[in-house]
Amino acid sequence: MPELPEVESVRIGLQQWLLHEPTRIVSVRVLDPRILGTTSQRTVPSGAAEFFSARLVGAEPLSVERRGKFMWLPVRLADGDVTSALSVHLGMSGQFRVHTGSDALHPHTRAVFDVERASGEPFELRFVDQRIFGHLGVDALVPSYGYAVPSGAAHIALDPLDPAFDGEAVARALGRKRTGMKAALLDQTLVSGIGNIYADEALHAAGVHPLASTETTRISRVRRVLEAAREVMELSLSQGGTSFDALYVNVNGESGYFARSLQVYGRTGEPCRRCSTPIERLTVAGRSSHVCPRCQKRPRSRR
DNA sequence: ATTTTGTCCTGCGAGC
DNA sequence: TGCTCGCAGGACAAAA
Repeated sequence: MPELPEVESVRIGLQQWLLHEPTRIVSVRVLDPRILGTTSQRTVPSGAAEFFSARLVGAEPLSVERRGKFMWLPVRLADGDVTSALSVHLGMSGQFRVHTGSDALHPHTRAVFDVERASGEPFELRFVDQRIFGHLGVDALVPSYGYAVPSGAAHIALDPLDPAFDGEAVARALGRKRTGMKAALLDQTLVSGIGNIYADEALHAAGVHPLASTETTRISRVRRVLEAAREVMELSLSQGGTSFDALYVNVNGESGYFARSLQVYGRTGEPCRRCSTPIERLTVAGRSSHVCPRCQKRPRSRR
């Protein structure tokens, strides 16, 4: 389940492969057009795959950017246009792999980019995604929070690792919501990059219950939750590292995953690492949530 | 208008 | 053994 740290690892991996020297996309094959659809519209119009491929043929990646879990590659299209980007969302199970043409195709491969480079052999960048919650697209770049981002991500808030992230302003915005703390953290329009795992981890680190009301939680605690989110994601980044090998641009599940440092997520029944109380599981915002009942007191006014 | 719920997907493991 | 069922979850449309 890629969240911000995993996506950042993939971003760095793509940088190494695509920007270390000039590269060009010489052909694109969409094996499953559903990867071009949106989360709620997986049936794409016929011709979408051809359109997507045609736009990217001859494109040169200029950089690899990220905001929260959204990633994109500004490109110079074949006609010289530099106002578009290849948009990428890894969804639940998306990953990039680097191959040569003779390598067997993984059955979950959804798209293949044939990449030519200034020196060295060409390679294939394959987007593999078992569950097809991921997304690929070409979008116009538009302004958002002072950055140029693909139109599909313009509504996504800055993430806690962004230099321009304003924790104080975000904490105040959270306080104006009428929901639970965890639901608010998962809302990518307030603060981005936090998914189910890091929401649980940040709340535990800050001693805040997932159902705590955003209205009544003191702003100092809200700030602490945001700070904890930033810390746990930075820790994951430093641990997960960028040890991609020749095959994986980077992983999002198997090796190098950051599970070993988790304090509460997936630890139902196991002792809290801080106080030894068994971790409990509950459902919040339709997602499994993990709390230490002692470190995270349940709010009186639950939501 | 804001908040909550359901849906998209696939594979896996539990239960019968 | 082989089937069904529930679960996992990011993002967003639909419902409340």
